[in-house]
Amino acid sequence: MTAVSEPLSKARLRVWLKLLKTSNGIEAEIRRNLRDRHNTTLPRFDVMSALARFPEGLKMSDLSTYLKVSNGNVTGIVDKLTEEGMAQRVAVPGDKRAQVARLTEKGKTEFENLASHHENWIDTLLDGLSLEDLETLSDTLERVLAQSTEKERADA
Amino acid sequence: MTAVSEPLSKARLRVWLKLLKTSNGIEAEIRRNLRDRHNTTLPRFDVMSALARFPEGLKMSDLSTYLKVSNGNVTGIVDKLTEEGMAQRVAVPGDKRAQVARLTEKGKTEFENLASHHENWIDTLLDGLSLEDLETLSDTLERVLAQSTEKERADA
DNA sequence: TGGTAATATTTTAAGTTTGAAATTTTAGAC
DNA sequence: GTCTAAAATTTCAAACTTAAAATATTACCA
Repeated sequence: MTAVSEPLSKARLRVWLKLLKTSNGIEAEIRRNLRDRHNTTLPRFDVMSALARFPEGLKMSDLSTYLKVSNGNVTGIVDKLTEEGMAQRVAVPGDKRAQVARLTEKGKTEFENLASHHENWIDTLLDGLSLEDLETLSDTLERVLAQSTEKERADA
Repeated sequence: MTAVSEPLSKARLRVWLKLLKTSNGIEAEIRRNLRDRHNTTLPRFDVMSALARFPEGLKMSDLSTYLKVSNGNVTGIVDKLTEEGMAQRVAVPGDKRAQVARLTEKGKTEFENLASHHENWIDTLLDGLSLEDLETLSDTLERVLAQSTEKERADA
C-alpha cells in the first residue's frame, strides 16, 4: 500500500460499511413488515418473486441458482409453499428427474398483493432519492457489480 | 399511487434490487475469503472488529446491540473466541451480572492481520470508484440511512 | 446393449441465528 | 430491611441454511 493510495482505500472501506449498513437496514425493515403484517418471510417472498417472473415455472435447480441458495433450501421452501397451495410441482415431460415449480392462481394473487406492498415500502424507504440520484446510484452500483461478479467467477 | 409517481417508484425498486445484489455480492466474496484464506467466518470477524474498536471492552449486551444480533448469538461467538484465546471476559466492577468482552493480545494481532486483508479486498472490489464517486455514493446512502433508521425506531 | 459418468432432486447432519425462558444480580419502593 | 421490578447474561428449542450423501434418471460411448 502506497502513501498516496491510502486515503482512497480508507474511503472505500468506509463507503462499503455504509453500503452494508444501508442494505441491512432496508432488508431488516422488509423482514419485519413481511413477518408482522403478512405473516411470511423474506425467503418465501424471494421464491414467489422468482416464480412470478417465470410463469411457465422454474426447475428446482434453476431456482436455486437464480436465488443463490442451496438446493436443499429451495426444496424446503417450495415444500411449504406447496402445502399451503401457493405453489405446485409440475413434472417435466421427457425428464423424470426434473420438476418445475410454479405459482398456483392463489400463489399468484398472494404474491401480487405482497409485491404491491413491498413496492410501497421501498418507495417510502427511498423517498429521499430523485430520479437523477437513482440514475447516478444505479450507474455506480453497476460498476461495483461488474467487479464483484468478476471476482465471483475467478473464485468458482 | 398516482400516474406521475409510478415511474419513480419502479425506478426505486430497481435500484433497491441492484443495491441488494451489490451488497450481497461483496459480502459473499468476503465470506469466501475469510473461510478459504483465513479459516474464519464473518460473524467472528464482526465481533473482533467491534472489540477492536473498543479496546476497553464491550458489555455482552452492548456488543449485541452494536452488531444487531441476538444476545444468545453473541454468547456463542465470544465463547468460541475465548476458547481460542482471541478474546476474554472481564468482570465489571460493581455489577456481578455484567461482563465485558475484550480482545486478548493474540486476538488483537490476529484481527489486525485480518483487517488489513479485508481492507485490500474491499479496495479491489471498489476499484472502479473514484474519490468523487465515493463521496456522492456516501451522501446518497446517508439520506437513505436516515429514512430507514427512522422507520426502525417507529417499528420498535 | 451395457456400463459409466453426469444431471436433478431430496435427504441428512452440522452449524447459525433467533426469541423466549431461566438464572443471577441490582435498584428502588415502602 | 424486604419485596418486587428491572437488568445482564446464558440456556434452550425452533427455524433456517448449507454441504455432502443418497436416490433416481438420463446421456453417451464403445
